[in-house]
Amino acid sequence: MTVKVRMAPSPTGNLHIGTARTALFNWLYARKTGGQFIMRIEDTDLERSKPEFEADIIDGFEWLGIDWDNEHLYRQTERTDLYRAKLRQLLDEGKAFEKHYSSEEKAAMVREGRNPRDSIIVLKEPDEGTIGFDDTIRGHIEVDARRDVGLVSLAKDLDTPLYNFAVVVDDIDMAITDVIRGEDHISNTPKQLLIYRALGAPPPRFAHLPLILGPDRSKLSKRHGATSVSEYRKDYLPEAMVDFMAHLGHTYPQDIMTRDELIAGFDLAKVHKSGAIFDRAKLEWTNAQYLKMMPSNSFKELIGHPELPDEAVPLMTERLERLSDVGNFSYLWKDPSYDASLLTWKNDEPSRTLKALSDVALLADRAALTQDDLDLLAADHFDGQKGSVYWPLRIALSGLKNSAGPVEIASIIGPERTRERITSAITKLRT
RNA sequence: GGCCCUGUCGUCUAGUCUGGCCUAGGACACCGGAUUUUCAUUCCGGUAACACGGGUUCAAAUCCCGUCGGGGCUACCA
Repeated sequence: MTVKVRMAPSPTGNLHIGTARTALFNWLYARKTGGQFIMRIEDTDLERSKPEFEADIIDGFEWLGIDWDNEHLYRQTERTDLYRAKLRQLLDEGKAFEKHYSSEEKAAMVREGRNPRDSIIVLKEPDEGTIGFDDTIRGHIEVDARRDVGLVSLAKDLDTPLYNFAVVVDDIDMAITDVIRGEDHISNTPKQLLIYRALGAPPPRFAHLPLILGPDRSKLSKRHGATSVSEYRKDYLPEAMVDFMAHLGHTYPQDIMTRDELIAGFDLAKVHKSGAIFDRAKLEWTNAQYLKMMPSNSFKELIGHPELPDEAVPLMTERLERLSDVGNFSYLWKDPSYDASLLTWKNDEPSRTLKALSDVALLADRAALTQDDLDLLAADHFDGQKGSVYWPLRIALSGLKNSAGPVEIASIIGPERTRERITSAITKLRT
């Protein structure tokens, strides 16, 4: 039987890192096995579901390069006929019934700030016994059907199905073979198994992924900082994001791997059982690796400076971890502003700085600046102190204490702007 | 509280099923060094872990039992 998996996000928030990682594992599994990957929006919670969240989720998956095989996105709100029919069937067969609330129970709902209602459709409880399943990742899991599972709520009424029920009906209808989801769903599984049983359908295989954790080892959430994929887009490359997430809870032979390698090496047997902390430092390192590998044109396009020469690219990428820091290299396309006092190296006299800059200006008038010429200048007139020559030039060209080499910068911005910036530095020094 | 999942360096992990090759390997981070006009890159080197206690065995990170720790779930959310 060919594999068919699904991702079922609910549009009650932006695309969460944890959701993205679950989707990635499903996707990797489908691509590896030559199966299908289905995307289904679980919007049964009418009050919290929002179109803008759905848009953010779809957008995020596209950015990550996680594509699905169903042409039309499934939405549970568009499938209520199916749920109603199945609900009727269960009711008719006596496998489910309408539970009416007492006035005390309704009063309790009001106290808890919920909307009170008269009744709810629930599954008939099993008489006794255990209910279990073989988790692909964790092995056999079994609980007491009566004591531990509790009442299984199916729907608020015929037209408003609840999560556990809608999921099962859909997974049966779509012939899902493997349900790969977060560990937080383990306790839902017995409930869903009971629903499969009531509906007379064989359950799929289940695989529960370890959770992505915050630094304190609790489930990654807002209080740990940015949790939505959209917040990472300004800083990280999608390839880096995918590579990093694929390594959280899965063993791969290397840190940096292409998407095809990630697919080829994916194996549910290599998925771990315990949670993994989302380590920002490792993500940044991963991103830096991808930045260095990026083709020059793509990089220039990405940062919005296609006019830059190719040699400017490695100068930036070997110093960049977060994309949003690209502004640190604005001196490559914009004259810097800085304080004149910065121009003088260590304990040099300002007059020495002035002489250095003047001598370099003479050099720059004749030809493009080279390391050899500057070294020679330092050797002949500055006691071999390269800093006396290079430092003022660096500041003049970049305005920064830490920058790429002055000669490299000069080559990138060209002789004209180099001369202008040196002249401007000399002027600053004199006033 | 109850039920369930889980436990190797600070972090991601190899090794655990099939005990010996493990004086526990790699990567990130961190620290030190080399290169050097600054930063960075690169290259070398270093600190650092089998949660604990029993058992089984010639031999245990690996098998068994217990303890402790961490997490998830406990909705008329998903």
